[in-house]
Amino acid sequence: MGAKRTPREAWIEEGLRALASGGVDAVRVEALAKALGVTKGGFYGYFADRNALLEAMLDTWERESIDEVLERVGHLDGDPREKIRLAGQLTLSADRLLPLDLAIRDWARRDEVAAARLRRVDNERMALLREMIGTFCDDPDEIEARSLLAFSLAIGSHFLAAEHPGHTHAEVRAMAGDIVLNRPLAR
Amino acid sequence: MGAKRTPREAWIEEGLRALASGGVDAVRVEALAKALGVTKGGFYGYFADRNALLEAMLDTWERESIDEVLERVGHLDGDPREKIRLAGQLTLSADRLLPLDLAIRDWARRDEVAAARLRRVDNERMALLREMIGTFCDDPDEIEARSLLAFSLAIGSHFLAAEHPGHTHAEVRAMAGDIVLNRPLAR
DNA sequence: CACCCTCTATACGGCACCGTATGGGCGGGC
DNA sequence: GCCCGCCCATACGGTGCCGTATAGAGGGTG
Repeated sequence: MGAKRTPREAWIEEGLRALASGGVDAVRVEALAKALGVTKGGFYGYFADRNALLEAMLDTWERESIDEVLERVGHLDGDPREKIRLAGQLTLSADRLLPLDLAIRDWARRDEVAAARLRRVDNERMALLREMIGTFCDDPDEIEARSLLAFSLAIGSHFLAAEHPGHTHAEVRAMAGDIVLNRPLAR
Repeated sequence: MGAKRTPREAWIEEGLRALASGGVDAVRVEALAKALGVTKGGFYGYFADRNALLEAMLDTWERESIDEVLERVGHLDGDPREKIRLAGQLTLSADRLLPLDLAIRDWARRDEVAAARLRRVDNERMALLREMIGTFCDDPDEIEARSLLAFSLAIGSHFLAAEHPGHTHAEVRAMAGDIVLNRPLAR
């Protein structure tokens, strides 16, 4: 077997890069080839068509998003809130995964295949949030609501353009996270 | 002046429809023409190019999003929380404006022109949220954090795919909204 | 070293779209 | 009823992309 000059993984990598920076419509075979410094000649040896690449990209993203993060977080024995923050940072602060995540969310709004993958990943993350929040909160409904709030904050704040006079966006985000994850409600 | 068969507004309307359902990349002159039942012949009489249409679409959206909603909400004298809910429903539950809003948010991630418009609109909405929340909350930092939480929940929950065993998404959203807008924190 | 197998370059037909040019058609003003 | 101006259909060149076909280059393998 000859050495693979531009292995299958390179196409997926480059595809994910294009997806992250330009959305799913920016994932174009010829554009990826140019970015890789080759032509599309070898592409169709790995993938039946552009759609096959998109599915392979979803496969890779799902594996990276779920397995690696859960694996790294699961083996820790720290403060649950710290684990949540770590998980959030791994999935959403990583320069690589965050833009990818946001792009896939928009993609999923119009594509049922992408939506199904996102559903699996989000369910995993939501389960993690429930578990963590459940360690310091008893009411199941409140756990669910707080989990949704934490998740919405993590994702939604990247889709907002509003400014905060006197604060940075990160500061306000931190305060909001503090309310959701640390502050009990008055009864 | 001859009767306008396909007035400028019709192109903008159709453009916004395409944007809402397919993202900014789906706004294509020839596709809009087909949707309108004409050819693109008359388009370039109204707009210099596709970019001019996109800017006009942003103009229309900004006016509709800010003016109409604020006008309708501003003249009410009800419970502040009710006003927030009404404003949210007008902007985000409307079948017309919600998909448009989400599509523009994704667009703004990659286009500075769209981002500037979104910033203006979001700042208006954020100001509304601050004002409303300020009527039952004193700490300025908490007002800011709660406003961000409410906004993130309104937007972010539409980008999440997670499921809630035993509850509908709307139910959990309502519970989360209740926490942000109604429940004081323990001190 | 020669063979083979894999990846790559090149070329092709097809399609969708952009922006421009041009002529016809249809309604309103007189 | 005639003219005029706006709107639209049609056609064109150019570009970017898809998917296919074919042949060449280059490294592993015997």
